[in-house]
Parts: sequence; structure tokens; C-alpha cells
Amino acid sequence: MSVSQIPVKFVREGKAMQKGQQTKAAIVDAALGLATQIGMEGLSIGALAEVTQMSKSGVFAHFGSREELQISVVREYHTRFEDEVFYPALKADRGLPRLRALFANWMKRTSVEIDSGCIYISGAVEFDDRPGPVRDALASSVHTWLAAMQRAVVSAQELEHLNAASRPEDILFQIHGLILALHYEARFLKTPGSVDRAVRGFEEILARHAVPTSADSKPISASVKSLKPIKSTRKGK
Amino acid sequence: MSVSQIPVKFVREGKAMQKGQQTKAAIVDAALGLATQIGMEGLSIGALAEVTQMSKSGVFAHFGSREELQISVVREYHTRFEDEVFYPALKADRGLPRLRALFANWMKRTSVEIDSGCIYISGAVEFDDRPGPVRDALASSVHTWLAAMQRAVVSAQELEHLNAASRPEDILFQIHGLILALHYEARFLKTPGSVDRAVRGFEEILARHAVPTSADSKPISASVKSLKPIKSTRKGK
DNA sequence: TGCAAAATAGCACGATCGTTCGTTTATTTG
DNA sequence: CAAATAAACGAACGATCGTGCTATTTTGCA
Repeated sequence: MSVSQIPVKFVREGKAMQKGQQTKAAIVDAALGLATQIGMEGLSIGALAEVTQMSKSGVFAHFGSREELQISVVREYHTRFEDEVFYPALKADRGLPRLRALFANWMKRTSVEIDSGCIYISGAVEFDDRPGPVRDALASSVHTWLAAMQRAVVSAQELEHLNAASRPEDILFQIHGLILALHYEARFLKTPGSVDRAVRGFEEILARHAVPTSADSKPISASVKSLKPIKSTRKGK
Repeated sequence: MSVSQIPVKFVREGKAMQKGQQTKAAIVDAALGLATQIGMEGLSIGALAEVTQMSKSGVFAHFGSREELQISVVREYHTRFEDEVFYPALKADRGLPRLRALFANWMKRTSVEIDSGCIYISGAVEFDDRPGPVRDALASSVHTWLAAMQRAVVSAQELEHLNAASRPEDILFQIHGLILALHYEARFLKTPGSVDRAVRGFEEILARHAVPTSADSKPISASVKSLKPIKSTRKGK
């Protein structure tokens, strides 16, 4: 039959597409499954076509490029991350309870879910030297999440659940490190007990940045001192 | 200059090969440079041939397989890591000074060296779901290093530079987290001040696990308490 | 139910991948 | 210096990659 030779890729005139979006969602779902196992770079259209029982060109047509597919995967992961980590934690009270819930959900996303890594972590090492829209989408999502996490820290400080003198970026950095160490040791090294270690580390961070009481104000001051002059601990080069 | 005195690995009936090992070392050197930028999986023989100004088959002949090339890269990184991180720290006194030196060198390897990532970190996410000899070599090297680091922690405890009641694996886990967070935020997110945050985090860990004195034994006991009974802080499952 | 449009399939392209093989050049040795 | 051997090359292979076409099927609407 006569097929229009004009490449009409995106025609949006209010007409709702039904089947297309549906299978596209299924493809993205399968792609996310592959990406969390093999990584974003290992995500090939051929393998994706095999999984979804479609032709390569059928899969490809939904995105127009591999990059767009990868970006779609990042976006999908972003919404799932929000749905499973962020929003459920809002049911907890503001401050420390919510921060605990956020960390617990984050940990679950990172390690408890078997056979699936976190593309925020795997993508970071795959794209740390590869600029482009995929990296931008990834960094944007990560920034959004880390900013939300930091707001929770600040909120805990404002409610006097944590020491207001501590740098929230520092606390976030250390918490982030626990998640990364958990991902590393549990997923790569298969070290047993990693989850417990992450939990204990989190509690230690909270204890370290607890609100100072009249009793322990002096000993804490000794360690607070190390916050400002960092130079003394490093040997000059 | 560093490759000139390489001990002869492959000796066939006593006859030493000279030129071969020399260019092989040069290839591995170039491969390591590529691997720290693009990653172990992105390491292609074609690109390696282009960099070394050789033919693909000429490069290939030295290893026999891509896997063997990757393993050689891991081994080379292992020795360099030892030379630049581990051995120089042995000049510092045992205990806390040496632990500090190890961490400082580790940090330098991770972030300060521009445009080159750590294959212990990038390789971990690339091979966490891909069993095989490359993964084994990688995990073996990482285990060796982490074990050395943990010995330094234990040594600091034995010399009463750190609290002997603390779990050394926990301290190592937290330190490892700082390194990973540094690699993540400095290299991927380009967050400014990451190095300082890692340094402060390290000092906080040391303060957290400092030897208890008579003065602060009471307030510190609050955080020590969280070391043993973990159950109270987590909701039952 | 018919028809236009959307969705999918089929096919082929250039490129690159790791790898093999036969040949040629360079190096070491007797 | 010549013979022996190691090292490097060049070409080609099958496979897979992303992507561009044209056909064919399926869908949604009149």
C-alpha cells in the first residue's frame, strides 16, 4: 500500500494513542530489568527485542535512538524510586523518624531487592566520563533524590533531632557512603552481614550528630573542633 | 622506566624473552589508562591497538584472549595500588598514624588523580553480576586491600589508638563508604568540596571510635550502646 | 464494515567486536 | 653471518551493534 514517505514520527493532535504507549511501557519495563542487571551500557536493542518477543525495529521505533531508550529507562527508574523510597517515607513523622524511613527504604532498594542493582550507582561509574543527555538525566535524578534526602536531614536539625551545628552536606555524604558501601560489599563482594553494618553505621552517624546535652557538651566540642581546621590531620606535600 | 626491570614471567626452557615482555608491558600500561577512563568493559582491542600504534592481531597475540588482557590489567592495577597506596604508608608509625596515611593515599588514588577512575570501584559494578576469572581477579585484589586496611584498624585498636570494643569490620565498612562516596560525588556529580567532606568524615569516624576516657565515658557510652543491641533501633520484621 | 493511521516486522547497511590464520619482519642465538 | 625463533602484521571470519528503509499487520474511528 501507499505509505506516507514523510517521516511522521511525533504527531500529537490530541488523539490518544493506546496500544503504542502500552507496549512502550512494557518495553521500558523489560529494559529496566535488563539495565539493573547488566547495566545501562549493556542494554542492547537486540537483547531487548528478544526479551519482549518483538523485532529489533519494532522496539527501536518506539524510541528513535538508543540514547532515548536509555533516558526512558532513567526516567522510569526515577518514578519507581520515588514511589518505593520517597513517598512511602512521608508517612513517617518529620525529622528523625522520616530520615530513618528514607534510609531504610533506600537500603532496601539498594540491596534487599535480589539480582537487581541500582542504576544510580552503576550508571554513575558508566557515565562519569561520558558526557551527554543520558548522563545529564542520570545526574539530574540523583541530584533530586540527594536534595530530598538532605532536606530530611535539615528538617531533623530544625526539629532538634540532630545537632544544628553539623553540616547537613556532611551527614548526607556519610549516609550516601553507607549506601554505596552496602551496594559494593553486598552485591560485589557478597560479604555477609553488610546490611547490619550499614544499619549500625547509620545509627552511629545519628549518635555522632545528636543534639548536644549539658552532660556531653565538652567531649563533643573536642570532635567539633576537627570540623573546621582540617589541615592539621594531613601532612603537607 | 618502571617497566625496564620486569622479572621474566614466561620463560621457555630457560630462554628469556626480551622484546615481547617489554611491549606487553607497554600495552598493559596503555590498557590500564584506557580502563581507568572507559572502564574494563569498554576496553577494546581495537582501541588499544590504535593507542599503541600496533595492529589488532599484534596486540591480541600477547594475551590470547580479551579476558586475559583484562586480568593483566587488574594485576597491573593491583601492583600499582600497592606501590602507591600501601607501601608508602608503611613509613608511618603503626596504629593511627599509619591508618591515616593509608586513608590519605587511598583518597588520592580515588579522586585526586585527575581523569582516571578506580577500577576497583568501576569494576565492581561492571562485574557484580558477571561471574568469571576477571571478576575473581578483581574481587581477590579488593579483598587483599581491604584486609590490609582492616589489619591497620585492628592494629590501631591494639595500640589503644582506637576503641577496642568497636567492630573493626564496621570501621572498615564506614571508611570504605567514605571512599566510595568521594568517588561518586567528586567524579560523577562533580560536587565541590567532596575531598574535604571525606576527610571530615574520616576524622568523625576516628572520634566516634576513640578510646573512651574517664571524662567522656558516660556520654560516649550512649553511642557505644548502639553497637551491641541493634534491635532496638529497627522496627521488627 | 471500511479505511487511514499507527504499530510492528523484515531486511540490509556500515561499523566494530573478538578471534583465527598465514605471512612477513625483527630479534636472538649458535 | 646465518639459522632459528619470537614478534608483529594484514586480511578475513562470524557475530552483534545501532539505525535506516520499505512492507505488512494491527488498531481505532467514521
